[in-house]
Amino acid sequence: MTRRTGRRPGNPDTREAILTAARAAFADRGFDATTIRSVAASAGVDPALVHHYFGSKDKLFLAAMQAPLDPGELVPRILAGDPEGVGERLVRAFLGVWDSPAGTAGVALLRTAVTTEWAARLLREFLVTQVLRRIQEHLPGDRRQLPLRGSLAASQLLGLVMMRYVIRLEPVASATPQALVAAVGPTVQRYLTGDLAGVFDDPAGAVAHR
Amino acid sequence: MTRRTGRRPGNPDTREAILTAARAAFADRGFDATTIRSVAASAGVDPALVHHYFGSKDKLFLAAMQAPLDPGELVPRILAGDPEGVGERLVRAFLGVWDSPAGTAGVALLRTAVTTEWAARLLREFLVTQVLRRIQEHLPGDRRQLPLRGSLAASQLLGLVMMRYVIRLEPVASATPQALVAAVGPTVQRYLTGDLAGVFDDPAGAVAHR
DNA sequence: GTCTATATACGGATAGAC
DNA sequence: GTCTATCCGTATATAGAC
Repeated sequence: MTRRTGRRPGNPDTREAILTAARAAFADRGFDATTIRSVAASAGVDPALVHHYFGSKDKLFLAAMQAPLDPGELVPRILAGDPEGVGERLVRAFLGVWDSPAGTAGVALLRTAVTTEWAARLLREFLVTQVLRRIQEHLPGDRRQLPLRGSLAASQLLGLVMMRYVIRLEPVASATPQALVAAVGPTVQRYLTGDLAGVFDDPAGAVAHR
Repeated sequence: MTRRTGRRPGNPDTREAILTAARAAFADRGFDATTIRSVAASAGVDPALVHHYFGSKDKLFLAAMQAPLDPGELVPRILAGDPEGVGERLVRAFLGVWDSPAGTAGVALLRTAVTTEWAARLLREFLVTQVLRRIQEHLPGDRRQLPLRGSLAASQLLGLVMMRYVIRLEPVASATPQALVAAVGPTVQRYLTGDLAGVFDDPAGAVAHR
């Protein structure tokens, strides 16, 4: 934003246009099926310009993910306050996020992570360090249970995203946020703070071994 | 299996070897990233043979999905009996299926459906006509609620599969089936037969419009 | 800073020999 | 039935002119 000395990194508008087009394309078709040519065409620039700005397709992808994917203090704000309302607040905020530019980046990362290992690692690390860890810090209860509780909640939320934004199966794909909050909120609430009878009292330790 | 008159369709063993290799490859990397050359190499045959047997890459994919993906009367058997145990029985059977050849085909279809529209349609139709519809026929309660109830249950199960077999996020990825049944069973139970307060009593109809 | 031309590589599909 | 050789399209990436 602020002017700096040294070499101009090219027209900022052009750069931003490319990033937006790339984000949309990656979200739509995933990494592999997205061609730099199509991104360039969609942004109204020459394909060579994309290389000029970002160097490679991988770097373009990472740049497109960078800005929007930053939960920052959103998660803590959701978790603070009445512990009994965490589930519904989380689902509501979650649905809101997925309808923003961050959601576009999220779909892109998800679509890519399913087929590409380095993207899967990126998604895992994002979930663990940016989301689950923050949740863990703000929840009461046995510390040792939190990883499983967190990933159970994540599994439900991930399934919701898959149904609504990726596979698009009705009627979940078109349900109102209120209906989904009422339906899924209690599930997330139970996973995070509720009574999970029979899950943790396994003889050899339910979490280990498969 | 049984001998038939007419043209021999080639060595059955070779054909089956190709299908198995293809299923594994598609499950591992999805449709696009899987090359016919690699499938052939993995099956120990010439790439041209694959074309000879299956005609095209698409037809190879469909052939690899055909056999294993057939819920048949598995679903009805799960749903029959005590309605209060449906959730746990469903999750238990579900986890069992995903560790079989059918599971390999399932992962392949899922990985592909995320990026390729015709595969997404295939997955949707499979879920609706082969799974959800059968569930609908064997459940009590308001008929009009069943589509949403079914797709909510599907969202949780899909999320579980994503976590365990695709993204592989711990500790869900390595949790024991028992622990997952205890954790997720009640969720599915509630979606299918439980009290979903606030979900269906929406003024304009919670299912429509978004 | 922007675009043309091209190097390089890969994968699906086919023709045809054996 | 099986394999060799190859056509053809497409995509990333780079070199270099303007």
